Amino acid sequence: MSHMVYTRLMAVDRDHVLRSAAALLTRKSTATMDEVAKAAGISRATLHRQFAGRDALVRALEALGIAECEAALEAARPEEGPAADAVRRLVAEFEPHAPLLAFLYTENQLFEGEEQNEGWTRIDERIADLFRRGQASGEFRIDLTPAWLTEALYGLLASAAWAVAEGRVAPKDFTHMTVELLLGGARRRNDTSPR
Amino acid sequence: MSHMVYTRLMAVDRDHVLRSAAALLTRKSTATMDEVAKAAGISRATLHRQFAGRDALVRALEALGIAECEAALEAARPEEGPAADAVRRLVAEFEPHAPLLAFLYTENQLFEGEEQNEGWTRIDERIADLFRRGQASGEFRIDLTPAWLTEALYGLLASAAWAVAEGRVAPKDFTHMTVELLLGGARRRNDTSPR
DNA sequence: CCAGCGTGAGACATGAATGTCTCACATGGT
DNA sequence: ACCATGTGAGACATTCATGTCTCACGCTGG
Repeated sequence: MSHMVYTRLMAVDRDHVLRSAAALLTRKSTATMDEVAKAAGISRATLHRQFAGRDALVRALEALGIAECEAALEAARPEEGPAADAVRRLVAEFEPHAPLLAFLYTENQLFEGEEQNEGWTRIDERIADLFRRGQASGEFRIDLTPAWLTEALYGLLASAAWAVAEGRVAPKDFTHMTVELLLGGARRRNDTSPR
Repeated sequence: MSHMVYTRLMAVDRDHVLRSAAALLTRKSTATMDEVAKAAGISRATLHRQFAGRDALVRALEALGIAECEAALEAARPEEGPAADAVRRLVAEFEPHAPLLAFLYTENQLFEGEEQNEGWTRIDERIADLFRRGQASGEFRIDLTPAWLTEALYGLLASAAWAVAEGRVAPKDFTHMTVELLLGGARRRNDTSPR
């Protein structure tokens, strides 16, 4: 059956193309279809066969980002244990996908008129729920809204991804810097809470 | 002397155009020169007379952003008093310029090959110095590098600007949300430090 | 061995944004 | 009233990314 083989090969290629595109577009968000193709090691024609156009490519990247975020959320088990630990797990799970998220985060500003993909709304909601849970349990302060904490999480992930990309932060410090600032802030703590 | 009048008028118009462009490009970073012109209430021809091209416009916006940041730094007196208070003043001074900064922050990712304007380096350094001072005085924790705290400040300002623009955060909460997260983090504090 | 299929390379048309230019109009100063 | 200057409107050529198409090559399976 050549059909099975066809499908499987296409899936592999498609994934590889998407990841190359994500890596490139994160660095240069205005990259040409031709550049994207070259970055993926294929011709513009083939790229265009798999993704009808630039728009379709970005949509596919968005879908990939949503899927990865949902997988990360699944793996982080945000409902389990202390909320602070859940946030740590979440950031750790998000870290590998931070460059793609950084790209999508800024690209989304560009979807102006249209309503954003409902996938993001679900993800936002789950993250906000985590912060809400932490507030309800008394772990987190209540003067910062869950929506803002969610937004700040995205912003810090993007900032960290760029800072790492430009060599201003060591890659190994990514998770620590992000999660500690998000949870603890810059001020020195007087208490001796663990970790 | 018509020459004096000419110069003064141009300066006023130029400033107005820049601010309109900043407002528009913050929302839609791919806006056309024609859209920019319409947003400023002038024709494309006049816009093109004041700024040689799109590139020159962005450069001018960058210069404006740098000037405003330096003015904000000046007004915030980052070397005076407790570092935490200085950070509060700094964020408060930055707030009005946050949309423009958000635009430039993402646009800078796009200056790929070229070295960034030295103005930013100076500003970065002054902000990093503030965090360094806070660490030296024992106010701030030392496991987060000044470079990262500076980067995070930009990221949070941009996130807050977008969150406000999309109605996810109330405008009046901008400063509080940003500065509190940056300084104090999400975790509830056990100590009773002021404010 | 050959038939089918995906691919790369390139030609080509299209559309959009840009940069340049001209001309008519209004305003402001002399 | 006259002249100069800045402006708006629009025509125009140019550039560039895009989308579409064709064709030859190489592989793989029958």
